[in-house]
Amino acid sequence: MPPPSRPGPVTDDARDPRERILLAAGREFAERGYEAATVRDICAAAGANVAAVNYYFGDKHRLYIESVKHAHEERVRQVPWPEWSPGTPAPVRLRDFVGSLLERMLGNDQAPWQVKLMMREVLQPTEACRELVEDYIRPHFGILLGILDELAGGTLPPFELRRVALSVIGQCFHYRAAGGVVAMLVPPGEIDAYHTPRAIADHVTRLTLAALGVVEPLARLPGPIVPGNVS
Amino acid sequence: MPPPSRPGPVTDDARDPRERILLAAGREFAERGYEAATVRDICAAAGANVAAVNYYFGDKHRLYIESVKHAHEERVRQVPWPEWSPGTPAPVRLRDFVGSLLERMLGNDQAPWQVKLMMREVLQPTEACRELVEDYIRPHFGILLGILDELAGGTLPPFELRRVALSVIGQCFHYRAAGGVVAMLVPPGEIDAYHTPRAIADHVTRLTLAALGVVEPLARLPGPIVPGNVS
DNA sequence: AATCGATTCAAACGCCTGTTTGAATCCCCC
DNA sequence: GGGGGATTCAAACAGGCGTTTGAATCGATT
Repeated sequence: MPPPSRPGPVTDDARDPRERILLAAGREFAERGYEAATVRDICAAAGANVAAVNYYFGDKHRLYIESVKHAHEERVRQVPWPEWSPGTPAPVRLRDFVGSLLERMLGNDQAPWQVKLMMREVLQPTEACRELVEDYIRPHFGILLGILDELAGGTLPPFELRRVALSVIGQCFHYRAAGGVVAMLVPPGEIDAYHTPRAIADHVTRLTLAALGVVEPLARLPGPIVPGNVS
Repeated sequence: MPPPSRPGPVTDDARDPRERILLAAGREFAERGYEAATVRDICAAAGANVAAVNYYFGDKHRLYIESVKHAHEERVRQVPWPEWSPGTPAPVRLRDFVGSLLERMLGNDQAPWQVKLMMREVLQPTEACRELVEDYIRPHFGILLGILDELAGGTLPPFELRRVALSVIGQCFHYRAAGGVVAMLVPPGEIDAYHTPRAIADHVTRLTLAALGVVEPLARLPGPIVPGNVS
């Protein structure tokens, strides 16, 4: 009579009710948010009875946690991180990293619901977030730090490396989180021409490499380069 | 009997019930989101009767729209944008702009609820968002474009200027929107030392100026600067 | 003091929410 | 082929939601 806590790796068949509910819940939570999504709608979309949620997951909140985990696992499977052969130059690895990050965030054509769901967690962390950070975000943050350290020739202190890494991620993140506003700000048509995932990846990579002095600056200026601070 | 549509500029006294509700609603919507915030809680916080919302604003949704507008107007009043005397150099203006943006987003010590509310609109645009963009974001986006154009000496095409501007904003935006994750990623204590609004402003400004070739790169590298592309 | 519209209030109205129930049904195993 | 746990189901539950109501109260005007 009591629900099974976790019946191990269930059949990958989508006809498994638990899996179907998990999928429908992810979509619904991603689109509407935790509060606005209703158990009834989720179950209707999954073709299951309302009681199924409480039977398989206990309550709505635990269903949410499970669906976040499920979504992030699935998304990693969909778009795996790049792997490089030993001799790959750091600039190429940076470009691959940024491209992969953007492709995962923006999708090939439109945003997958898994990303929307994870984005909600990042923007307003709940208890599902810390796990997400430790398992998923921190390792890849470390990879980025390694690339940047090599690009800087080991001349930057760790705290500044982290700031540069956050700058790189921030530029990508912005397009996903504030994409609606970006679309309002730039002229119509420019998005498809100059703000595609590929184009943004090239831009972010080039800007970062230029800032580090690996490639020449974006602008060729008449005046001399000043060495000191601004103020 | 029917509620007054908008009784003009009401008394600035906070004892005005309409103003009190608007304030309490902003706080509640910012903290919990539209769905989770309840009319009852808002009215309790405002010291008003539940019926007051419908009396003054018609329904919950229109109260939300009004509270978003109200919040953004108040926030602009709190932290006005910098104004520069005619001769101010572009690098200084960039630093001021970024600093002002970050201060407005992150607050002096903690995030004001007005920003949280506007952030919700940006992340998941509703009808209140377009107005926000046109009245508030686009003009300042234009100012940033002007600064960057001057820094680049007019050598960058408009679409690339916009991308650089979005990179600048993205780096700042990231700290507000994903601040919770940033705090988990960097070692404890580093936030207070190297990720304060001032420190981030310096970092973003320096990185941008370096990328444009206005100041020297962040890292002094042994190897030569390659001119070409990465791929 | 009487009047009348504007405002406030307690109470109630439907409706929808997450959750529970207990019986019906399925499906595997002995 | 029947026993029995696992699963499904329709129905109902209690509680909270946004909103409405109609009377009470206020406050300025005549």
